This record gives sequence, structure tokens and C-alpha cells, in this order.
Amino acid sequence: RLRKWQERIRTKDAGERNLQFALSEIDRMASALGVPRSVREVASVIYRRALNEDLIRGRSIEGVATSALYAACRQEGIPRSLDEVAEVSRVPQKEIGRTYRYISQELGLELKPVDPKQFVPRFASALGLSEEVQAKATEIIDVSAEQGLLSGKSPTGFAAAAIYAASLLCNEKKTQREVADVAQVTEVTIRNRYQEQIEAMGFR
Amino acid sequence: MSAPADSIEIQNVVASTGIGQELDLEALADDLPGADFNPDNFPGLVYRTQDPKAAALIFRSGKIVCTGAKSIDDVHEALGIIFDKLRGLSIPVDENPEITVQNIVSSADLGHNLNLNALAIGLGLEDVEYEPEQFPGLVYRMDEPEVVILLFGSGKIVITGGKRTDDAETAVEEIVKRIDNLGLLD
DNA sequence: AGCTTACTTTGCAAAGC
DNA sequence: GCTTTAAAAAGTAAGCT
Repeated sequence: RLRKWQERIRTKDAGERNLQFALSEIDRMASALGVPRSVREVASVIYRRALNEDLIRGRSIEGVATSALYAACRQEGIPRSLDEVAEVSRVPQKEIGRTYRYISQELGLELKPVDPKQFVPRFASALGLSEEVQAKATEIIDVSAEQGLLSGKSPTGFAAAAIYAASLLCNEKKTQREVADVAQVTEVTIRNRYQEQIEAMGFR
Repeated sequence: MSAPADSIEIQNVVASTGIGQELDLEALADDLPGADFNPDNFPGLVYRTQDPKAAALIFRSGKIVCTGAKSIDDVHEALGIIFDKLRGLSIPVDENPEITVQNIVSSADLGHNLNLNALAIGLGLEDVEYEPEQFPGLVYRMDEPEVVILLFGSGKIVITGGKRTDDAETAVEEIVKRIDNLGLLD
């Protein structure tokens, strides 16, 4: 009886320690990513929900914590790419993606596909581009998405190409390499998306 | 005039069977030219047939998994070749081992481009997985028939998880109906 | 700038770690 | 959960010329 009691305390303490660890990891990663406090709070709520629904079983605490943060960024409209999240996590990108899909499904988060436009302000300011370029990039994304060019394309690559095109159109040219570096995509991807978008805009 | 269902092509059939006889895979690996056996890697011995092209995983228990065949007939043909090869090695093989189809992978073309973003919302986010950062296809789990459909922006699709030949046909007709009802079939 | 190769996703069985 | 097999879809990536 006494042993059972001690075991309960031990598991309760362990569980408490695990939760504290997860929350501090979310905090650490959120700081490294530079996301606002509100997003960390949303991530904490998602993590606690996953914990209450026993979704951690068979998965790493860090993996679930990272996925919760990735989901929270999306839910709050300031997405980070899986690449970016993986850079501040000790969990491989592949596992983050897989765990995100799992908790997203189990918790019924029903997050809409990431909108490329949501990357524009962050990428553009990292490149030192003006509001005018951002507005142009947003317009390019809207027009080309309406013409069906977005289906199946990576949101970061789509945003990167639009920013590259907008920088040319507004005489604030950035090289494909510079844009590729902040968006973490290859120049080849920017080139491919750029060609399609320019055509969709009626330029050439 | 060409209905999407007419574009269905079976790409891969997975089936399992058993010869009702335990096997010494080490010996079999020596006696079967072209056999790959790496027990440290995987417990099954891999044997490939040329015509029809297929790959078989042969296990110590005598159970066999056949993959890569383009039709159910090809599965039977390929396994027949393997059964005869084993008999040729004086290994007793059941007269007519039961062959069970476990999965059929098919491809098809809906003939229209698809707006996957709109489709993800229209088909219901709870039944859909669409993460273009990770994979360009939209994953849709259908209940009847119970199959998984991968939909691409080009209108090309993949149907998998079905065990019967007509599952793909039923699934294609159903998905076309659902997409059309959403007004997303241009 | 291409071209080639390779990896991402789905489904399934097998035996064993 | 992983390991291996097969095949399609289309996007992305890396290596080589």
C-alpha cells in the first residue's frame, strides 16, 4: 500500500517534471524563432491537450512540444516552415512533420493550408525590402494562386518567388540567392515558380 | 467522352500466400540464383521474377509476400513460377496455396486541374491531409470504398488501400461526384 | 542551365527486434 | 515503431557536366 502511494507520487512528480520540461522547451524554441508570447501560450495549450488525450505515448516529449509550437504558429497566422522549426529543435524535421500531422488529426485542429502571403512580411523585412515590395509580392501571390498555380507547391517557395519578382518590379532587386537563403529554398525552386508567376501576371 | 474511370491503371498489387512448409533460407539463398538474403537487415529472402516482373519476400515460416505485379493474374503467374522453382529444389509445396490480395495501387486522370486548397476545405479538413511543404499531393481517406486517394493539382490521382479490382473504379466515380458537387471540377 | 538520381506521401503483408 | 518489397503521382533538392 505504501509502495503504491510512493509510486503514485513518483509518477506524479515525473509527469510534472516532464510537463515543465516540455513547456520550457517550447519557451526556448519560441524565443529562438522570435515568435510572440501569445504563440507560446497557444503552443502550451496544444501541448497540454495532447498530454490530456494521451497522445504523447510512443512519441518523444520534445517532438510533441515542437509540433505544438509549429501548429501554434500556423494557428496564429505567423507560420514557420518545418525547416525553421527543426533548426531550433533537437528533433529531426521528418519526425516533427509526422508528429504534427498526428496531433493535428487527433486534436481536430483543422488548420487550413499555410498561405504563402503569411511569409511575406518576415522574409521581406529580413531582406530589407520596402512596404511597396511586400504589397507587390502579395498581389503576385493572389493573382497566381487564383490561376491555380499554387496547388501542390511549397508555400515558402511560392512566397520566395513572388518576393524575388516584386523586388525586380519595384527596382529593389535582390538576387535569387539572397531570397533563397532567407526562405530556405533553392534558387532552382525560385526560378521555376518565378517563371510561372510572371506569366500569370501577364508580364514576360 | 472518356470517363475518368476509363483511365484507371493498376500499378502495383501486393499479395500474400504460404507454401505450408518451413524453409531453410540460408540453403535456399545458395540454391536460388539471384536471391538476396540479408538476415541482419531483414528476415525475408528477396526473389525477383522477370516475366511477369514481380518481387517476392520469402520467409522461414514458408509464408510469401508478392509485390510489384501489374495485375492479379500476374501475381498468380509470378507465384506459380516461384512455387515451381521451389518444387524443383525438392521442397514440398501445397497443391494450390491460397493467395490473398492485400492491396492494389492504381492511378487515374480526372482530366481537370484541381485547386487543392479549395478541395481541402470542401472535402472536409477532418478527412484531408494536405501539407504541400511536405508532399504535393492531397491525401483523402474515403470510407466507402475504404481507400486512400492522393489528389494532385494536375488532376492525376492515386488510389491505394483497396483489396478488390473494382474498388478503384468505385472510388474514382465517388471522388468525381464529390468534387463536382463542390463545383471544383473545372 | 540541364540532366540524373533520389527523397517526400499513401496502402499492405511478412518475422523479428 | 523499425527493417524490406513494389508502383504511381509532383515537388524539391543535390550532384555533375
